[in-house]
Amino acid sequence: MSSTEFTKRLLTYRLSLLHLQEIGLNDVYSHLIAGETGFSAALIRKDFSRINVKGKRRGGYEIDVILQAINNYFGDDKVSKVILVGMGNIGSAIARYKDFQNQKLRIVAAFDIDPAKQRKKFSIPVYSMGKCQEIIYCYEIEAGIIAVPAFSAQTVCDRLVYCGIKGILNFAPVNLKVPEEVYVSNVSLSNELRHVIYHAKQNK
Amino acid sequence: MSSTEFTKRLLTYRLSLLHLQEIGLNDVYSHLIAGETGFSAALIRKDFSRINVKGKRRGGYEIDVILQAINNYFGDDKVSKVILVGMGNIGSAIARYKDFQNQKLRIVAAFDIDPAKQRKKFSIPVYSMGKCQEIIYCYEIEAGIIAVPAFSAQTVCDRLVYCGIKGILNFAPVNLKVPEEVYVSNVSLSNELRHVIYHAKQNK
DNA sequence: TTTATATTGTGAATATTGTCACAATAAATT
DNA sequence: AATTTATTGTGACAATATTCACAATATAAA
Repeated sequence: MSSTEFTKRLLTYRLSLLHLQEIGLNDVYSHLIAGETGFSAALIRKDFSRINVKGKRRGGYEIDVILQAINNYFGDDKVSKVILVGMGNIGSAIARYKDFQNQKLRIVAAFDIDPAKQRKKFSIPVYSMGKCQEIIYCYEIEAGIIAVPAFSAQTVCDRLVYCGIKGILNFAPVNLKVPEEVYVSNVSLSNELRHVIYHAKQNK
Repeated sequence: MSSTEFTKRLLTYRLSLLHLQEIGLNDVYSHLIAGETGFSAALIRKDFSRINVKGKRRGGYEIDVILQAINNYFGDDKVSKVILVGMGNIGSAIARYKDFQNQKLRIVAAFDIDPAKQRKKFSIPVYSMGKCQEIIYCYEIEAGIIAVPAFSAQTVCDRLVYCGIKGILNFAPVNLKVPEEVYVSNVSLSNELRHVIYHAKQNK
């Protein structure tokens, strides 16, 4: 199993490389990416080597080649389809999030227990949880986003797992419990913020 | 400098412990927390030892004591004050986010270039960026949240840093560049989701 | 009271991750 | 063409993080 840090670094590189490409660059040196991302140049070269990206000695790397290899590592140029559960405060913001479209990430359906939410016009259809299994099967969904209140998050999670979901991005402030074969990423906004505040205090 | 993983684990423990406390427990064993969080029992004990939490041999740990020590590590029972820049899609969801209040995290002011946003009624005041320095000084703010579009994120960031902010939680899909003494946590929703999808595919 | 059992706390062993240093080499310069 | 220079690619090394194993010890049971 490849380390989570490595995978995250690849996504960080990608973000920087897309930016550099946008401002007109075609090639980069490991030191430049180091400056952009904060990782060391040697580590970056090792990472590139790991995904079989070859540079030219003294010539640097072609941005296109790296981006291609990173996309390849993540297994797709295809659009990835996910579902979203919970169209409250956070959920509806995620539903409207623009960057997903650029990134070939598509939320194909959302779910909410509130019938009013189901009638309301969002850019994606909102169903009751009853439809969840059907949709997951039809669209062959592998990953879901949970944005429901803390008290119902585990129940929703269990249901998604039962329907065959293998990856969950969880915004509820709860540590979800799942079987081993399911991957959960808990994004606790409070924890992230606490973490930042902690470091801010250290650096004063 | 203490590792970021260690700090994150502490916050994960806290989330689980609060939950366990809510369902009526007073004491816990390291193995129980292991089951809740997915970290190994030995690691948990080492972590507790590191923040000077003592258990009773064969008796487990008192939840209260652990929580107190974790709060203490993060340096506060006081309310932590932060600012928020950008009241668009993501920004306004963050402004409304309930969990911050429970967690003694308070967004004291928000900023947006759009005058319409400034007039609109949110539960927190929304100012133009012009007010930013003044507010940061008055409230002695150390950390800020950036939720502006990618193209303006670095500019906003530079301004916050200039005003003395030492910690930034960034939701814009950009790797922000900051001086060494400033801590940035980049939360890219797209990257988080990609990461989950990647693991979901692995686990199929 | 004695024995069995479960749990903490931690030093030692192991595994993982990242850095360093430099040979290989391509490009640029003289 | 020869020399200098800048960069990659990677093996050896260092640092860090995690697990293992078990002594210490408190509780429960017999």
